[in-house]
Amino acid sequence: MRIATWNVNSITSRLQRLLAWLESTGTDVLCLQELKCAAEAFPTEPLRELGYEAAVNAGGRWNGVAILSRVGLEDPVVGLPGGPEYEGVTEPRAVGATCGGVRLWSVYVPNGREVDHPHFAYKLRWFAALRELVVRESGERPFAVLGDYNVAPTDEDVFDPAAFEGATHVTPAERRALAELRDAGLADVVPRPLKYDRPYTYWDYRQLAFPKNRGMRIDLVYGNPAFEATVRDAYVDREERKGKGASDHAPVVVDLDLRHGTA
DNA sequence: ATGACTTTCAGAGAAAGA
Repeated sequence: MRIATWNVNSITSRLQRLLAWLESTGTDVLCLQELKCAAEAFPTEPLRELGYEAAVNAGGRWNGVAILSRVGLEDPVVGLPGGPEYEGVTEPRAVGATCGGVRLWSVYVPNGREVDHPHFAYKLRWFAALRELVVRESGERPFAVLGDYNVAPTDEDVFDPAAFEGATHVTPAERRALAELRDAGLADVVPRPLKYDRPYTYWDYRQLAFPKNRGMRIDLVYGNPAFEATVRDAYVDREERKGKGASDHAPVVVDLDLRHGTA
């Protein structure tokens, strides 16, 4: 079974690329982030024509997540249980479902903006609620949280640590939040980069960041031991970052062999 | 060969992204 996570930066702008990518890669389950569409604008029909069901958490101009599946989609949960509000609003940043026997969550962790901004404290509260979810839901069956974590786990995961001094995405507090997910039993499934030495997943649109490979690894796959045991390969599909009309994030693809896992 | 921000809502340009 092939699963993936991709921040598409607007599903309506990316729809033709998305449909083509699903067909060319044969992906069975795709976790999406940054839909940037109203719930009623989600492209349910074209996806259904390709054979995908969808669990969607969308709410307008910003954020928005979904799980697409052509191997079944059961027990959907819309929203992060116990998740915090920002300025009185519960934003659409999480959706869960069981697909092909694997319990999955698609998450879009708050950006944080600046370390002294209220959005940063919100980001840490959001991670705390995510950890609680992991403690409750991760058991014996394969379980994974995929998405845009907006944190680079180590200095190796950014093109130049000096460029991020004082910035979000690299602070000890954010990295501690990832460590707490690992303490809760999840492991970072690090993908192959396909080119260059590091598996970046995001490159800024500006200043030739992609051709210069000035990237970050912030789209992550965190899985429990039963999930890890099924992983046969993982890579960043950087080809999808190329050309006109690309998202600023590339998909992270994970191939699972559910017959040979320990689950 | 990859390409110089992009997207949304709104109807200009701010906000958000990271």
